Amino acid sequence: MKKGERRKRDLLQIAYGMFVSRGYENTSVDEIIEAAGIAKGTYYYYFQSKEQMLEEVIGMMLEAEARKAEAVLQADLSVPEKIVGIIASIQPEQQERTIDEALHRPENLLMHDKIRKRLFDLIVPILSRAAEDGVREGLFDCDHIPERIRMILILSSDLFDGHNPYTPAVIDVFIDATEKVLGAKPGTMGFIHGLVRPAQDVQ
Amino acid sequence: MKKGERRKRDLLQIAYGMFVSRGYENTSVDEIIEAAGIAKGTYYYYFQSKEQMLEEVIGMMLEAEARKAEAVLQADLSVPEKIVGIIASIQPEQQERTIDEALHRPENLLMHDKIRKRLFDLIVPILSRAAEDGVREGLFDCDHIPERIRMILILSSDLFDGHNPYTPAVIDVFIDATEKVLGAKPGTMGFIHGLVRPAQDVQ
DNA sequence: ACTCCTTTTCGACTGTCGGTCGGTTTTATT
DNA sequence: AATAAAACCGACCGACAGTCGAAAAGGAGT
Repeated sequence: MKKGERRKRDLLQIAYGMFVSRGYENTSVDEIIEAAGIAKGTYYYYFQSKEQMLEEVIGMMLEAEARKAEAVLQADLSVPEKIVGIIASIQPEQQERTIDEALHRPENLLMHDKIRKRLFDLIVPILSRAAEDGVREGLFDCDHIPERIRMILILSSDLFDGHNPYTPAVIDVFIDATEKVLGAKPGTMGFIHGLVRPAQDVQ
Repeated sequence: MKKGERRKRDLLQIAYGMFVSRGYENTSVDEIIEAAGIAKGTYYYYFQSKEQMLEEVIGMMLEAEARKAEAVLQADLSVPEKIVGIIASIQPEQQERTIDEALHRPENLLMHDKIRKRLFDLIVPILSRAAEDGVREGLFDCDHIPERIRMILILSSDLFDGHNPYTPAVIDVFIDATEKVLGAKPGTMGFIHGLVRPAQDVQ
């Protein structure tokens, strides 16, 4: 009863590492089972397919993301800070740069897309709660909050996805759009400037 | 000199049809060469790889898109109508529903993504020209036009991508966001309501 | 210890796919 | 007719996801 659970968890852990470092498409089942020291049949005893395994790996990752987001929500921060903090928490982080790079390599589109979709469904309600607080406090003035939050998420994930380096103009416009979409006073989101990594380390 | 050109064009045409109807990943090189009545070696005489062929197929598609967009730009329409017209022209069209459905099937992520990226780079400058006219006419009031146009494109392609049916609230918010991002007076883009297919044919 | 059943493990095998290669035929050139 | 270049051929290859029948391993009951 216990043996199986543990093996499955180990396999997911191993696969997670390999997917993230070498990419999903570039990691073969053969490589996974070799790293795990098991036979092909054993792998397919635990997973119906490679893609189904990916779903479970993603599920693991999202749990961690949700925990981080909830933590930010409970923290002692202003509403705009909470919102930006949560968005930042799901963006590529400095220490996880390799993960993010792997995620945006073309051969990882499937994984990236799956994560994105599920992450949005997870994060939109959380962020919406924060935004509703903002409306109550008079900081924001808008209806259809989840839809607006979703748009901001779409923009941030697309603009800051790591392979098209964002210019100061992009950041300015993003801040402006965020404020206007939420019906905030100009400057409310200006503090983003200080968070964003300074320009792009041109070279 | 002519023979090769023609064959290559035929192959691209055949592949285009198959990629669009059955998906890129689901179309094997063997199927393409069988449909074309040629041998494997001949195929690889014309294309370095299956993916490189996809690039060329996409190039073909984009030429058509660019022509459509330019036509709208020259048409006798108001600036907002031009902008919306161009955006609509690159969205799934009623008669091409199958194409769009194919494009959004998960197995076509690669194709979809490549098209999207290249389409944006193609369309942003065209739309920006229209938007600049709008600023000159006093309809819009904003800086960083290409960046703003790009955001609107990102939103429209994500919100109206065919598999998450858009609700009236989404449309309202999109119109609102578009007006605000471009610095237009409320109502300027309201006519979009009349263009969007009525709600979602629920069933 | 022995049977019986379930859970877990094994690895050879299959079918598909993208891509290669050496060689042949066609076409244009002189 | 000779020759070079362009176009074409299909058997073959390695990589890959996934299958399957059978063999261990692990109890539970006797």
